[in-house]
Amino acid sequence: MIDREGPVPPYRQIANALRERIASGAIPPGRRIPSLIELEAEFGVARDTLRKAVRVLKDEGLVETVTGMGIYVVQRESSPSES
Amino acid sequence: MIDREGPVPPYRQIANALRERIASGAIPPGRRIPSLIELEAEFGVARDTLRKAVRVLKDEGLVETVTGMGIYVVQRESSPSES
DNA sequence: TCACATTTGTACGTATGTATC
DNA sequence: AGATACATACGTACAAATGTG
Repeated sequence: MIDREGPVPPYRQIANALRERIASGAIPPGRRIPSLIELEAEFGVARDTLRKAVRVLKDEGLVETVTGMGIYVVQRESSPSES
Repeated sequence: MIDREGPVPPYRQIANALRERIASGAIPPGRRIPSLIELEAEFGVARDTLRKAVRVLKDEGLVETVTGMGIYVVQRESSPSES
């Protein structure tokens, strides 16, 4: 799933993959993204790498992280707790 | 130098300290910031922590990192190599 | 061309703290 | 009290880019 030969670092590949899932509606707004532990198992990378990927999406405003809860796909201007 | 008791995490304290040096002119535009290794010795924190601090300043557009060179205080719209 | 040192970039593993359920 | 989950921090390792000799 992760191409470790190419020039694109894993954390960006994962960010792209997750962004695609969000854009395609596979993970709809307000829904939670798989936890870092689940993503760790899925992509076979360290949590720090996943956190970097999440950080990218966070900077893009696509997701919001809620401590103790998870990572949520943003709706528009509402927080995940409102759903 | 770093207060590990208070609520402000070290990487933010360092970001604040570096931002202050830039704002005060202690490190003028176009100049290089001490390398991560030097900062590591100065602040007594891990490089990962320093990276987070630098990341904050980078997001604020205050500095630019150049692989193999260093971290530079941005001028306005010019690159460090033009100095 | 080549080797080397320096510096940032990326990645992994681990541990602790904090918040939520 | 316990499980889950993100935030922060440390240590380590290797890769990539740059400059020098």
